[in-house]
Amino acid sequence: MTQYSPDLLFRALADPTRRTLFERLCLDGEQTVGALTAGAGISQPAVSKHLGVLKQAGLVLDRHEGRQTHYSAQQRALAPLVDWTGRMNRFWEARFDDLEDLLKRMDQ
Amino acid sequence: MTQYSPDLLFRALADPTRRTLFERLCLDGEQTVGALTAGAGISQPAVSKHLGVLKQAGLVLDRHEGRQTHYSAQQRALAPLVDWTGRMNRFWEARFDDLEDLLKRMDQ
DNA sequence: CACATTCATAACTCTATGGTTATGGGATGA
DNA sequence: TCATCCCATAACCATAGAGTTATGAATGTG
Repeated sequence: MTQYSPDLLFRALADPTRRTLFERLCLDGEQTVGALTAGAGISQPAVSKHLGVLKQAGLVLDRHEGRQTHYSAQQRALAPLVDWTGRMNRFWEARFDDLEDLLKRMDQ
Repeated sequence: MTQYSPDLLFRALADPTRRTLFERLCLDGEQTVGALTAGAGISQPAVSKHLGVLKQAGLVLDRHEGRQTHYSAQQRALAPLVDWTGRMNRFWEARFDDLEDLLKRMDQ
């Protein structure tokens, strides 16, 4: 059962290794665990665990084909993160707008 | 010396307590450590440490006034985070465009 | 069937970190 | 001056988590 909270997303993406894995999947598309392990600089079980965390956060999908597992990025999962940053900036804009309004009213 | 890497940002925002502090500063504006401690559910030193991490990531600014320190959100610091998510989505769009091109060419 | 390959899980270690209490330093007020 | 207040730092503890090796389950291959 995958959740899609900002908390899980931030925590999943906080680790640089995991972020790199996710980036590779975004840039180069679907890949097997073996391919991801090559060049990751860590053991295969470590990669599997990271992929598990990413999957739990909804950031990747896995597809089983024979004895290998293909992982792919689920970029839509970034939506809550974009929303969150948007909310934080909206308030900045809102306060900026308020300031503008204030200045306009003072100008009259 | 504050840095503005995505890594520091993700790590700083991965902790829910820190994220809540940052949100409060975004929503309610500048506040003292005492005000932030009230309602945080943790001790004052813990809040100070969190604020230190946020400051290190460039997410907040501090202003000393008498014996109290006022913290405020620096929303601009979220830019690298927005860029990063944008890059991840751009590649999705790019591949989507490629697919569209392919379909158009197949249609001819 | 026997063996190899691919991945996931288990069990464990070690470090990073989020929390605490104790303390100190600078500013304020009596 | 002396006591108080606000905050930061130090020292410490406990847990989370990122890595490891060992192993097993499932699949492919001789």
